[in-house]
Amino acid sequence: MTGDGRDGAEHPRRGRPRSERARAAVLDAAAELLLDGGIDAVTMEAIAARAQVSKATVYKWWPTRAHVMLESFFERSRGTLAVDPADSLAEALTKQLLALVQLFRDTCSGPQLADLIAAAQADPDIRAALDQQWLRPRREVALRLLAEAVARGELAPDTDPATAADQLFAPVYHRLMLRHEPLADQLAPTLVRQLLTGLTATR
Amino acid sequence: MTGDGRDGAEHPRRGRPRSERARAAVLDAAAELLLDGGIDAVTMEAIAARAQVSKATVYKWWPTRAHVMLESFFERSRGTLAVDPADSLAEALTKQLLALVQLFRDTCSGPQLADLIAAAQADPDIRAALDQQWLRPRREVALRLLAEAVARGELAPDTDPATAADQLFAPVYHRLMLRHEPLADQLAPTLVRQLLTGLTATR
Amino acid sequence: MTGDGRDGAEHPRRGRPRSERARAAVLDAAAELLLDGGIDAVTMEAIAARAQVSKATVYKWWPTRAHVMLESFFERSRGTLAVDPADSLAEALTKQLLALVQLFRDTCSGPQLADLIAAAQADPDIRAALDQQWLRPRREVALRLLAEAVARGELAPDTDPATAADQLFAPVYHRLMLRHEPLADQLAPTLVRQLLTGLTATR
Amino acid sequence: MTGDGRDGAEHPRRGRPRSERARAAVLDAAAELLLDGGIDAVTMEAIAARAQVSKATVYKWWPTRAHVMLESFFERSRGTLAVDPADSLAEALTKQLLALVQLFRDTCSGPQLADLIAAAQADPDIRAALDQQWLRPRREVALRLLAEAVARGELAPDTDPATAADQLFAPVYHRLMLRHEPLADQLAPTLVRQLLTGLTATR
DNA sequence: CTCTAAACGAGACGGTACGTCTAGTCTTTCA
DNA sequence: TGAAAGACTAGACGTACCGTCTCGTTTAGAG
Repeated sequence: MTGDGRDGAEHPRRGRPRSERARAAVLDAAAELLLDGGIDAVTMEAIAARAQVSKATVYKWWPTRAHVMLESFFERSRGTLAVDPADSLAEALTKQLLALVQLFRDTCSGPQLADLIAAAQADPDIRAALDQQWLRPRREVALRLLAEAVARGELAPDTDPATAADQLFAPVYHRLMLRHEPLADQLAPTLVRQLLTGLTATR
Repeated sequence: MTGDGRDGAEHPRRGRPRSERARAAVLDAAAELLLDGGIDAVTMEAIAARAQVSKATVYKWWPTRAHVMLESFFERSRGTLAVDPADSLAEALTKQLLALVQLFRDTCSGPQLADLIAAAQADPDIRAALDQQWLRPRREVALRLLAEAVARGELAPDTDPATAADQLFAPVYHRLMLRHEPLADQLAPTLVRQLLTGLTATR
Repeated sequence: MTGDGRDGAEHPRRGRPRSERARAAVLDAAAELLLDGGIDAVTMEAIAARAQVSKATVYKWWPTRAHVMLESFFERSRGTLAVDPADSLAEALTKQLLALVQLFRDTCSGPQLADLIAAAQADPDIRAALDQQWLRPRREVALRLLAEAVARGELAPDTDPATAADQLFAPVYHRLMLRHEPLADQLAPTLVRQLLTGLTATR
Repeated sequence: MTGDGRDGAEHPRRGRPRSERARAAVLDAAAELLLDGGIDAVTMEAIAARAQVSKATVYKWWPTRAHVMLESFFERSRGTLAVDPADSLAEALTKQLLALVQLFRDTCSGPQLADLIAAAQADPDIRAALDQQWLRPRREVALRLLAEAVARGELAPDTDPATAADQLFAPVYHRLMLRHEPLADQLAPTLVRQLLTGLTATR
């Protein structure tokens, strides 16, 4: 679906093999165009021209420009999801959030992802790809951490992990898309503290 | 900015007055097209055709299709922001959130807003209009409620109202845009309870 | 069909009127491209570029490049078919043939017509247009001259005018298309003399 | 030039021999495509697909699609040019013309040749091949017959054989290309009679 | 009632990108 | 080494929508 199709090389395959050079050039071109001129500059025409690749080749492997951007995005953000088992729940969640904040704020993955979420509004394929390949893996790490904490009695038994995960992560996406508040490092610990402790004052 | 320009009718104005029929037809056409065929169906060409209006007339009053959609959106969602002073903090927040959940889930304003946030990624005008005319008024209601609760000692003094507001509202927008979880009524009280009480188990 | 559609201006017409500049520029561009680079250089793309006209405008008025060439050809070769009634049959036929030889040999109408006849092999529209607007009017002049000569006893009563006309004119077209022999002025009187007198030696 | 290159098999040749199956399949495919869908359907792509042959193979042996059609045409129309020495001039010419009329009217060689003459307008290679391998041999038979008749005093000494040949043969090609008159058997004797006798009435 | 000004509909215009097609070339493996 | 498979560059195809423009028409208030 994302055009890589680099399946396990079952047979040596007949015919001329796919050009790795073309593939990489297209993905790079898409990322560069996005940074240079915004989403509207990322046209199939411009991608092909910048990558020195024929339009037909682009269309052969990626059905729409959004699919190019999807693969370009995943290529660049194969970030680690690893959790240090020595960390406390708060530490583990804070690390995940901080990594996300910094990825969105400091790399081209931020605008790329914002544009992909935008494109997902009109294209179910993109929504599905984002969900399966980006969102779900990250949510599942958080959901597992929260469920384990509930199981060992650290969190209240009536905790709704799905909602809790959104209360931690959605604000980061929200600020990426709307920019009503900055994406500061401090956001990560604050999100964790406020949700775990609660806002209600203790006397 | 949104093209209505129905300013205070200083003079009765010379010349033919603006056609209210045309204005309404354009806004309706935009909304209908969005529901019928998604954001990609909302082209200036299609709006003009469906509204039985000349393209020049559309361009005269709205610079881009996003501005048409903006005005169409605001026309339909002049929801109340009123807070009943008799309500507790939790009640007031829950009511606001529930209204938002139901607006997003049950009316055409949901997809409209999702598409506007998408369009905002490429158009600063739209981002600004959304911020000023939609997001900010709603945030300020919530921020005032939270600040007052801190002031009267109901909430912890180290509460960050901006982050707290995002922890309440961002999940709703997140589910609107990504659809990884449903927008259920139950979401509203859960968001409020978990944030105010905190997740940490009390022995 | 040929895109002129300059009907008798029944009503003053609504909307922006068709640009005569664009029409002329397209027809000129087509003729120039043909002379510069042959038929293969006459692409819709190149016509639009050379005429400084949008491709959509070209397609709006002419369905294929052959139709552009048709109109371009007719625009340039509204030659006279007039016959001087004082001329003898041989003189009249010779004048018509000589004009054709010189048109084919000395103007851009020669290659244009050759390409149009070529295009007619694949496109019935072009064949019909050529037949009605070019070939038939010229044939009818010759057929009338021949029929009148038969009627007044100048030509043999078993004369087949259709075949005779082809024996006069087809050689000119044949040399235009195949170039196995040159298109010399001398060809015109020779064709007339040989057909009228016959080749058979008189003792 | 036409890609057959089946030279006299001097040595047994090294390597895998050329596939006769591929050669025949390509020529057949070209002829079939022409009849099915007209000249525009005869693309290298379609020829290769229909012949179950790789595009590279087609390009290896024929430089353009016109060359494929040329060879396909010659393959099917190796008609005899033999002249019966017992025939009179008129009989010999009529037989040649009648064979041509029937070939054009009743076999697929008619449209094939029309398309080749069309293609010759844009491609000098095709023009040259047509001239040398088709047109010239046939013209030379006619020119020899005419020259011999002049030599033995049967035809007028001022006869121009080249023009006379065109007055006999060009009408047949003209009707093939333009279709303004049908290709009837009767055309052959009429052409000969009118040219040899002349149209002028004898008292 | 006429004049004037603005908004209106229709629709042609120069552009840009779309997604498809064919031409040819090139690089593999198979026979 | 030829054939087959198929990826590649190059560029024209015809379409859609963009935003602008030029018309003639309509609808008011001003004179």
